[in-house]
Amino acid sequence: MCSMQAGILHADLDAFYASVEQRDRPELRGRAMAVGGGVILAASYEARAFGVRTAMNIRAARALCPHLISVAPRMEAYTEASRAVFAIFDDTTPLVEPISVDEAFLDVAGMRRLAGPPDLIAQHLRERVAAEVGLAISVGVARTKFLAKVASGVCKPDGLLVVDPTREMEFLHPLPVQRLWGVGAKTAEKLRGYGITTVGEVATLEPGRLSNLVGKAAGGHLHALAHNRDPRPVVSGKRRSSIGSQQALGPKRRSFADHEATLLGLVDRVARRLRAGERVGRTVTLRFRFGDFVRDTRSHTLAEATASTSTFFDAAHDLLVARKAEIAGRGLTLLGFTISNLSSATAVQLALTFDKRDRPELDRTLDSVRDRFGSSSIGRATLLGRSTGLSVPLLPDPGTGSAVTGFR
DNA sequence: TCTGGGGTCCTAGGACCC
DNA sequence: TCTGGGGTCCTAGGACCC
Repeated sequence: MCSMQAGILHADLDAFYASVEQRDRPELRGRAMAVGGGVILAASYEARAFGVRTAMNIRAARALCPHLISVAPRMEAYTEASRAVFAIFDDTTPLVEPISVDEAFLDVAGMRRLAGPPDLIAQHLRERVAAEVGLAISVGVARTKFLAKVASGVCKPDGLLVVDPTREMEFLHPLPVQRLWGVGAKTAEKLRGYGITTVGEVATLEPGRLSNLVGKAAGGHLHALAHNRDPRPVVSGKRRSSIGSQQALGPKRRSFADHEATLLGLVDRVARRLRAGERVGRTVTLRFRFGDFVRDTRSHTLAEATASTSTFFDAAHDLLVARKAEIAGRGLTLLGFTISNLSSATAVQLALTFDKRDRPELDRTLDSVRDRFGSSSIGRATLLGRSTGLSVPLLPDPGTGSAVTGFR
């Protein structure tokens, strides 16, 4: 078997929230409808035909589509549907990389003997999701993650598109630049200024020139994607790296005490989710959006990771108080709280410092650590600087979770 | 299009360390 | 005492995605 095989699937549920509502409420089927209160979270394809889009305010949406039906979101129903679909993904291949609630990459290259070629696996996946969960899912199949994602986007809704590895450029190059991952409104506008509107045109640019236009990393990235160079593997078992919550406050002026109460609610929500996931975090970020809709952030990193509501609140409150006068002057229309720098709640970091001549003592110490926490506990050992010491972060048994400090 | 809520990744300067 | 190279962490901000 040659290596030029299309073995990566990108599976993406169509108009996810809206489709769940149409599934559960037959009277909504075939109708222009949307999920959301003040703002559209998801629009059915019937509504999209009128120009209704995600993030559009409901009044603007009604101006485009007067008979639009809007329904309140039911997050539990979407979470449940997502779980059911991911169970089918996991049943399809062990290599599943979630991207969001409604999409994932699946590597099925190694499943040929068991389950057949990728296009057949993709078709079975679509049939199972339709039959068992009652939702339409589009699947792109290609040799790289990037191209699989482009393919699923192009074949929506309820489509299946396999990109033949011998005809990749034929497929890719006529597409608009916005299809490239990382090209949004700003970058597309910038490129348009230089007469570049298609992926093919990006591909002909020198990498150096592209980097001058959009920045070093983005330039290299775009150049690679335009040539379908995307070596990233499908990685399962990834964990979230930040958790946050935010609240829009509307145009009404509020007292500082109101903002403090809002903050407490946000911190409590995030800290609960953190504890439920058995995780701790160190960096507290406050997100502001002022009366003029200008956004800003302030962050603070704690000395130690925690999941304590009061510790988070104290740190976040300091950041809020520091901007009290500014908030009073400009008004605040959104407050957000995010905790990042996450680690497992049971992780223990143990720093060992040894004289480089005393290797036997180091080995004895590592043995005792293995005895106490198990051989899988030592995650990584790195030489520091000019071989002056060793730093050994470890993960003990999830059961013990005890912190070991001052070990020497 | 008068503006949600959840995330990710990258850049760049400064502090600090060896 | 001065200077340089190499590295990490922190903070702020920008762009992007679903």
